[in-house]
Amino acid sequence: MSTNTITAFEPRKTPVQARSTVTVKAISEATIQVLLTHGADRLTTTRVAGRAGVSVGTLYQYYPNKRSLLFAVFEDHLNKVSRTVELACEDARDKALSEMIRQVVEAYVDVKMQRADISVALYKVAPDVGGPALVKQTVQRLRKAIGSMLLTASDVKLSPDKFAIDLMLSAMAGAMRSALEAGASPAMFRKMREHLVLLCQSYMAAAMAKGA
Amino acid sequence: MSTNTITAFEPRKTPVQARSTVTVKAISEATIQVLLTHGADRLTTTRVAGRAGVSVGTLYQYYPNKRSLLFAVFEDHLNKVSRTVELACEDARDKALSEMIRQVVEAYVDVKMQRADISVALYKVAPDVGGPALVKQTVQRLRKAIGSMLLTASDVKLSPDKFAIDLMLSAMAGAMRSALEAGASPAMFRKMREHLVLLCQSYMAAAMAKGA
DNA sequence: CGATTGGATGAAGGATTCTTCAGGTTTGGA
DNA sequence: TCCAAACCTGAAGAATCCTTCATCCAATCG
Repeated sequence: MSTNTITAFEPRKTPVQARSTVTVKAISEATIQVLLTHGADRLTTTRVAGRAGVSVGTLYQYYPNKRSLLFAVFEDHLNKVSRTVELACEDARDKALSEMIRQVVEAYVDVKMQRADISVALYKVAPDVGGPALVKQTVQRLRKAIGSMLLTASDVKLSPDKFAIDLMLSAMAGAMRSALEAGASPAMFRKMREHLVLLCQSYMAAAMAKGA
Repeated sequence: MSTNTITAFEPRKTPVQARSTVTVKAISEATIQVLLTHGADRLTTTRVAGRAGVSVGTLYQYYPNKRSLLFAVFEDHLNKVSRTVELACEDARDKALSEMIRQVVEAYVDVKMQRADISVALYKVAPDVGGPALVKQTVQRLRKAIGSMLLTASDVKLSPDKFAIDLMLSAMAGAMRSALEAGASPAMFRKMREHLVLLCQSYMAAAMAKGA
């Protein structure tokens, strides 16, 4: 089960005093720093602890193992992405289909770009950190938000296909990943964004037409 | 450079006698076997050698390091994919745009499915094995094949946009990856295939119209 | 039939890193 | 003030693997 995959990374202890709250946050941020400056292979528990200004022992008091460090970072990142897209969905309610798609796609592209460095770093470690399980959760969340948004479309009245939404999401993610990993330039990204909107719009239109 | 990334994995010695040719092939196949049965983390050089029926020393005579084992497998896989898609492109020359896209997409989906197990296993190790570099090569190769095919389209006469082709490829790859990692059922894949054709067709049509 | 090159062996070296835990320090409430 | 709980420390244990190299076997050639 995906739940199992995830519980293995859950925190060991929850901070009680203010002191440890600070510590935990420091560790979490140190993880990102080390990930970005040293890369995934040179990410050791000792190094993270050092950067956080605590000892390894302390780290292990809150994180059960090394992978849980990355897992936490991954989780945060995906949450941020989810929240952003969900907001876009809220905002696009009752608009026309193509406008909805535009907002969602642009929101997604923009969040990923904002944290392009983290995104790229996470692509590398995802497989070792229960990435697929987390991604699955995220997709469910987004599917729900998008599906519910689509129901309010002003121009089309069709039950949106779960399958189509998933396909759109994975296609979008794939395209972004490719661009991010290639280190595309800002200009490139602007073009990407436009084209991705086009891609999703034309597909969704076609998919909904087909479903009818 | 990506070339550098790749040269670090190049073979150490090339087989001369028939004996060693057999050995190298055995090692390469053992790598796949171990990868599929034990998983990437439990893939050790000793284990691969054992499964191949040779000693570790022999393995290191032909492969400079552990990662080069996976690299070789990855390279083979991508070559197979490339060849298959290239053939589809040849076959689709002079046809209508939508038919071209159909053939390419279906060819891609089908090869990946044929080796679904290997595909999934490789997703996991790709980052540690110079995956991005290899993928970049593959994309170039496919972009060329597809671009040249599009020039012969019977219904549209437009210079195909490099950018659009890349986007289509990465979207396609993303969708496939997602489905493969989720362990989708055969029925699911048939639907995927259909929809992916639709997605690519509608996007390419839109992109080419826009370019004009 | 030597000699030379190719091929194979596998114990041992070497390097890393994760993770624990026994013991010291700080905090906050009674 | 005093104590129990919360926190922190970091040396050392323990487990893995990768990779080498000195040495021996097999094949090919003149």
